[in-house]
Amino acid sequence: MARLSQLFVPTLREDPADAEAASHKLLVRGGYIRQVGAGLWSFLPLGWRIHEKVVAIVREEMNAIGGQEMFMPVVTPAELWQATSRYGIPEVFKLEDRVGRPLVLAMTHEETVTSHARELGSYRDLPQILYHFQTKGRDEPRPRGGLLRVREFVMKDSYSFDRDEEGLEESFRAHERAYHRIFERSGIEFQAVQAESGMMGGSESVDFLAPAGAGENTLVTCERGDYAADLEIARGVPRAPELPPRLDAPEPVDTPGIATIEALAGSLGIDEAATSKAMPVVNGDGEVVLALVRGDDRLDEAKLAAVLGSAVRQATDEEIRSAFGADPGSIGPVGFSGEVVADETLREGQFVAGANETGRHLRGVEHGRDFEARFADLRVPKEGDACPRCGGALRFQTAIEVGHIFKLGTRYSEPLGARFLDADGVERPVVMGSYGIGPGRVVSAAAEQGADEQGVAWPRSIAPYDVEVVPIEAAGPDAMGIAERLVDDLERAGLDVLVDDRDRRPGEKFADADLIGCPVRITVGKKVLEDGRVDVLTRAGRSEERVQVSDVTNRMTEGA
RNA sequence: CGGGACGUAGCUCAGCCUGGUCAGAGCGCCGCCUUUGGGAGGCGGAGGCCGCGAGUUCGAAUCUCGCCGUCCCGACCA
Repeated sequence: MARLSQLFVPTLREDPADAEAASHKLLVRGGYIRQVGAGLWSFLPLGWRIHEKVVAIVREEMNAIGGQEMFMPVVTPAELWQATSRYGIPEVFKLEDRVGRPLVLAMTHEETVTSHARELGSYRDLPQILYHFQTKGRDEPRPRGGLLRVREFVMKDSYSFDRDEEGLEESFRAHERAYHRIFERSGIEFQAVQAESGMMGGSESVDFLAPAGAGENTLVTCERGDYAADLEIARGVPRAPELPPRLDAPEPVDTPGIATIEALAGSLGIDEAATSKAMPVVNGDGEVVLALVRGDDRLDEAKLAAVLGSAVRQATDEEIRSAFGADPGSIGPVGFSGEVVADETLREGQFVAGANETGRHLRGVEHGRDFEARFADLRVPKEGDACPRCGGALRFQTAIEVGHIFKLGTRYSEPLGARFLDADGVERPVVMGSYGIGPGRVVSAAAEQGADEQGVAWPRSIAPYDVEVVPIEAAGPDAMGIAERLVDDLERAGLDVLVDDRDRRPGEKFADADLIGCPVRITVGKKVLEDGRVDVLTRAGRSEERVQVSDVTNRMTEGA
């Protein structure tokens, strides 16, 4: 039993000034976490209890699929990171020891674990699943939202080692199933989606996204439930444009001073979707490339970069004038000598485009007749798009990435020389997967999803305590005796009990109980002396009922 | 890295524009009293390098410059 009078739970009456996200505000107000620096947070005792409850769930499920827990250091020799060409990643924290030897603070542990995997010399040693809970350091350019994006955090990272792709597939699916169980048990709403592999490399990855009021990802789902993806790779079917009558040849139209699609469509009295938007960029070779998307769409620069095979930057006004001979608001594909990459939406139909003459546009521009282009998916899906599978409406939700699993293949085993001898005597690189969960992200997702005006209603499985008992001392010693016996009873039933034994007024205790957010609050006041009942409040939904003291423990345990 | 905002007591903020009884409030904290089912009230008290450093001035929380820090948007991102 924990006595609130003896715990370090510094609750705050007001929202912290620098917090925006609900989870950020409430986690600070509730005395769960405190900031140390940008993206650097301490978990206070209450917050750490929640964190460790998540950790316990993760550990159980990892062990259940044969994972072996181990522990690898944060400080890592730079050579390992140089070997895999990840030393140059800007987010890597770098440091030197006293003799100037370069080191990194690991942001993940592929390099280290793969170096150990060199001892897996035979196919007989495979498969293996190794994991640990360890601090990751990431020098993020912009930490934000409390625990949402931080520069140091604990991660459960596991690594699978298999003989071949089939083995990897099995390890990958085992993790996928384990992750589903973990997030279900943690009591958060989530969705598994196909995702980008980003800097991890590898062939396939699945993201676990928890919809929330704040987050870094956007979850795109079909209202009919047959499609879910991260916005980064999502595809939507845009509405059909209202095209004006077809023209036999492009027709110039004066558009002085018009530089935006909105103004263009407005002045011509046409649908924005019947215009094209020209986005000149400069590719890795320094050439100006024209990216074209429909007027009502946004260009996804990552998709464009993938198509072009190099990073791109926006062209400067000078570059635009010299390449197109016109100001940025009036450029288009017709007559442009460089490469044109156009979104699929522009393949059919006629659109308005810049005339490459300042203050002038062309109506009726048509691919094939008036210009040539390479077509690709370049647009950012948006509200109003239809599901690519069934045509249903797509939903867009802000979400927190709570887990991510990757098929790595031999991305790390090759450069680090983790090879084994197969049954046929041939040496092969170990086939790997890596799988991460940020318990702190699970905490913030649960906080976002359980937040209300008063605090956070935690899921029972990760709540800091199962039940908080609030004795109202003014009710007198007899009532307090009943409260004490009730607490003993609850404890004997195996429940984690928090008692607010502070010498405070009831209102303050209630407010803090809401903030602390135990799933159940039991108030023992003078009314218990009249009818032997206490008030049992279910934090989520705030339903309160009067229950016989003798029934409380049964009530608490039967649902668990 | 680009744009914006902010930095004064433990927390939330006022004061700055217009330099001079300007070191302030509320909450929190300590003591006493009173009160006790939704953050009560009274009296007394402790608590500040006004982010740091230069400069201007007789005089700087206030004006100028530089630096540092934090947050938000964007870029970026296992």
